[in-house]
Amino acid sequence: MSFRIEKLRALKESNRDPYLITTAKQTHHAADIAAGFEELEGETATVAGRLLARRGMGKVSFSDLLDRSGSIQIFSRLNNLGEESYAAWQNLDIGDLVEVTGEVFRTKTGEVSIRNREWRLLSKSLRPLPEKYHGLRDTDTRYRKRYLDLIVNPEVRETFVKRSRIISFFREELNRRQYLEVETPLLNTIAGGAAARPFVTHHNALDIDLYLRIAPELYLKRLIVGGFERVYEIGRNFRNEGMSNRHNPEFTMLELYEAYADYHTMMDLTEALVAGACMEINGTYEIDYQGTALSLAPPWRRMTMIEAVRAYAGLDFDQIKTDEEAREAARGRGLEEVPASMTWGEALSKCFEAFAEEHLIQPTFLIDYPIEISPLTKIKPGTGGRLTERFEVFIYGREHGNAYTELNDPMDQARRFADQQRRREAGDEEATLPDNDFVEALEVGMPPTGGLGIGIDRVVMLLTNQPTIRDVLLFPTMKPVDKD
RNA sequence: GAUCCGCUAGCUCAGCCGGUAGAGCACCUGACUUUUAAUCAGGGGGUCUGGGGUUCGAACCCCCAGCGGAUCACCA
Repeated sequence: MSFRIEKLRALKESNRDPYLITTAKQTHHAADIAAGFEELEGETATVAGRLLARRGMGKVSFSDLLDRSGSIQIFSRLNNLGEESYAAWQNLDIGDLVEVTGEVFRTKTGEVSIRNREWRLLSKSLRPLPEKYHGLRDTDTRYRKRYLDLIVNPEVRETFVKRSRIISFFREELNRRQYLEVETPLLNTIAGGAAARPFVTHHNALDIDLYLRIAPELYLKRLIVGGFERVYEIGRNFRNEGMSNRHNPEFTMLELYEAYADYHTMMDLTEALVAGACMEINGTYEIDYQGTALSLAPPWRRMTMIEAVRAYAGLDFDQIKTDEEAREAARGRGLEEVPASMTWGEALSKCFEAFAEEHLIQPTFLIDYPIEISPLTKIKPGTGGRLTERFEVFIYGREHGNAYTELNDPMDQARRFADQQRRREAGDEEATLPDNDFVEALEVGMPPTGGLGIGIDRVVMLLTNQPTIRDVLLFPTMKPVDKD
């Protein structure tokens, strides 16, 4: 590093301070030149980017220049540049940012290259980059210094380009379907719409605590009451819970609501969005995720929670009638921690999580959830009020989305909130908080509505074959390092 | 929050039974006018994550702490 600072000092003293340069020219990008070589051969092109490698041979040298599209070889020759310019070129460091102009040609060995006729140093790199061959492996450094990871590991760049394309695809598809993109508050006075512990912050002027939202649900449904009919929001949710390879404290959700629709509509839409995004970036519905072959070709399997528990836990909740029978069955099957207060629906849900969830490898809509864990969902007719019209999408044993036929009965909603409040008082910190203004909105009248939430980070993991959520977040949450 | 594993040069990694620090890339010097992990010759570079302990002697053994990773729990 000291050599580089010395070089910078020399540049400044000779009036060639690279940091004074404000713009540069890019007539082409590396990938375009490679792709359009037939038409571009012999043409003059100007590229700009970072010097990544140099293979010097005395009076001739080869360098790789990286721009946003990829890298291209620069061929520099003493005869073409002259003594002074060539010597200065040889004096550059790996990592420096340069602009190069010259003809497009192919070298002896067939590498598409630019013959360096004229160049400028655009910015100096004072720190050495990680090794070119092995790249940067250390996960700690990769996440904390993502810029290095992006420079040195091309597959990381690709993943984040794909992430952007997936989100664009969702937007385009929803806009095409006449959905309106909206923004709702991140700072909430009541953290509602999901079962999770919130982050707390404080507003000084109002002198009140505010919560970072755990879900936009209750605001988006107010907009359905307001008459927008189709709304969506892509944004961050914050949940003050554990971290894992599938969990980051802030994560990105696509949440959408469609009036005059139900959860069947939402299943079709889920398939269209996720399978569509897969086709968009992978060109196929057949993917490999961490060694497992998955087919995202619609239609996906649809199975009720009761069916799943019957199939994978061997317990038939259609035949189990009372809470007591359900607890006995769950205990008999080996479920740990079955409190005496556990209800039929809780037992069903716990049995699903414990015995069935991990088996849902191929895309599956798991439908009809117990009412106790679905306080914002409409009851499914003919189930004695025990089940609701809710589904979650499972792929590779992981939840990727959650949808309901939305509860629009204000009286029922008030009762559900009251029930959640009792659970909270009984010690369930994650029970949904009551929101009386939301109930008032329902009293104004909400049309029958279908709603859907898709965990974008997990979809990106799936479609880009990344094993951990940190690999699809540019800056995952990290503990600070004490530098002293 | 629990358990296990890891942390050695800028990067990727060796380091045997506890005996005084290594390689490749990168960097510096030199050679080389078509290389692509260029090649060849020479050179510089370390608070072995931090603190404590055991020992004649610690990168290595023990304890505490930090950060990361995996699994589990909570959850999406």
